Amino acid sequence: MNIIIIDDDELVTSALKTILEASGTLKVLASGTDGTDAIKLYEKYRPDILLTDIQMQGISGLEATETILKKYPDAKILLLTTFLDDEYIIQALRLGAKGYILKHDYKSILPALEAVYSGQSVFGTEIISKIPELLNSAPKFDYASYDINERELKVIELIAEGLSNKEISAKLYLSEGTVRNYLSIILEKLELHNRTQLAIFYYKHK
Amino acid sequence: MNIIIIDDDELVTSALKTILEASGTLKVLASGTDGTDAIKLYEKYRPDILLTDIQMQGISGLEATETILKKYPDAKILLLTTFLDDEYIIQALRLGAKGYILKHDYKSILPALEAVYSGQSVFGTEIISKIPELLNSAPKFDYASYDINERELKVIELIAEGLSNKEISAKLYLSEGTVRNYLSIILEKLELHNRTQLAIFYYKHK
DNA sequence: ATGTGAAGATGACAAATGTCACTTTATCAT
DNA sequence: ATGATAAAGTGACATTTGTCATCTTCACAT
Repeated sequence: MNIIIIDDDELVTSALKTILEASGTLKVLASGTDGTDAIKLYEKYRPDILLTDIQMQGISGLEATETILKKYPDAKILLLTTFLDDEYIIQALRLGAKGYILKHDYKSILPALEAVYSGQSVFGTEIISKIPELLNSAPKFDYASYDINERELKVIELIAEGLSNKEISAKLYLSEGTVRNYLSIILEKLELHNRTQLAIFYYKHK
Repeated sequence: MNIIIIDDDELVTSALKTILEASGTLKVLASGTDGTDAIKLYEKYRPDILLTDIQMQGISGLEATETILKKYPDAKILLLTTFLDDEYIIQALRLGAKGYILKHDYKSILPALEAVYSGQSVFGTEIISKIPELLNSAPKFDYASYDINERELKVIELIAEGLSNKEISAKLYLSEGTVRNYLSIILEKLELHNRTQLAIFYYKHK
C-alpha cells in the first residue's frame, strides 16, 4: 500500500512515516505541508491513499480533497484532525472522503488505512455517533440565549406548523392580540420581519 | 482479538471462522445462528467484537444490537449484511453499532475488525455516501406534477427565502399585483392557505 | 388577418398581520 | 399591605396579504 502524508507540522509527517512504515506493510511515497502539496503530490504519485490534515495554511485539506476528488473520483482520502469540528465532518462526508480520524490516535491510523485500502470508510466512533444529530439538527439554535421563553417558543412552533394567529390563540387559550404581541416581540428578538421568515428560521435551525 | 460470529447460515459462520482465524491475529470464541444466541453468547464471553448478521429468524441482529448496547454501552458490534437496506443503516447508526459491511466482501472484514478493535467505526463506502440523503430523506417534491411552472417555482423559492411580495416583484421585474396573483394560484394548486405554509412546505420537501 | 391563449397588470376588497401604547390581573417577596 | 414583576389583554392603526374579476399585450398557429 502506497500513501502520501500531508500535515502542517513536519514533525508529525516524519513521525507518522516512521510509525507507519515500521509495520512493513506500507510505503510513504512522499509528504507535504499544505493543500497545494497534497494536490501536486497526489497527481504525481497517484498513491493508494492520501492521508491529510484538515487545517493548514493556504489551501485546506478539505479544499484539496474537493479538488482531487473532482478529478479523480476514486481517490481514497483519509482526513486527519486534531479536534472535532462539526462543520468539517459533514463537509467531508458530502465530499466523499473515505475517513475522518483523530491524528493523535496513533494506533488507529494503520488499521484505518488498511480498512480504507480494502474499500471501507472509517470514522472515529465519536464522529459517527454525531452524524444523525448533525444532519438532522443542523447547528441547533439555542432560543434561550435569545431570551425566548417557554411561551414564546410554543408560539414559534405553532407558527412553524403554519397556523394563523387566531388558530394559535385558540390552541394556547390566549387572545389573538396577545399572540400578535408575542410574535412582534419574537420577531424583534430574532431580528426577523414576519412570520414566514420565522418559520424558515425555525426549520433551518431545527 | 476475540470475536463471536452470528449468522443464520452455519456455512457462513464456519467459513468466516476459517478465513479470519487463518490470519493468526484473532480468535473466534463462539458462533451462533440468531439474535438470541448473539445476546446469550455476548454475555457469556464478552468478546472484543461481535460480528453479526442483520436478517435472521426470530430476534434480528439489530434488535440484539439494541439489547446488548443497552446493557453494555461499550460493546463493539459489527453488522454484516448481504444487501443494502436504507432503514437498517440509519437504525444501526442510531443504535451505535461500530460498523456495517457487506458480508460477501471477504477481504474487507478483517481490516474492518482491526479498525473497530482500535476504536474506529467502519462502513462500506457506498453506505457512507448515502447517509446525507437518507437522513434528509424527505421524498423530494415534484412541483411539475402539480402544474407549477418555471415562473411560479421562482416565486416559491423567493417566498422560501422570506421575501415580501414587493421584494419579489422587484427581483422578478413583475408588478406586485402579479406576484400576488401567482401566489394565489400556487396556494390553490398546492392546497395551502398562506405564504408561511408554502415556505414550510418548501423546506419539508426540499 | 385573425383569434386563441399565455403572461402580466389593475383595481377593489376583505382579512390577516405586525406595531405600539396602555391596561388588567395575578403572584410573590418584603 | 404594598410595591414590583411577569403574563395576558385591549384597541387603534398602518401594512401586507390573498382573492377575484377584468383588462392589455403579444406571440404564433391556422
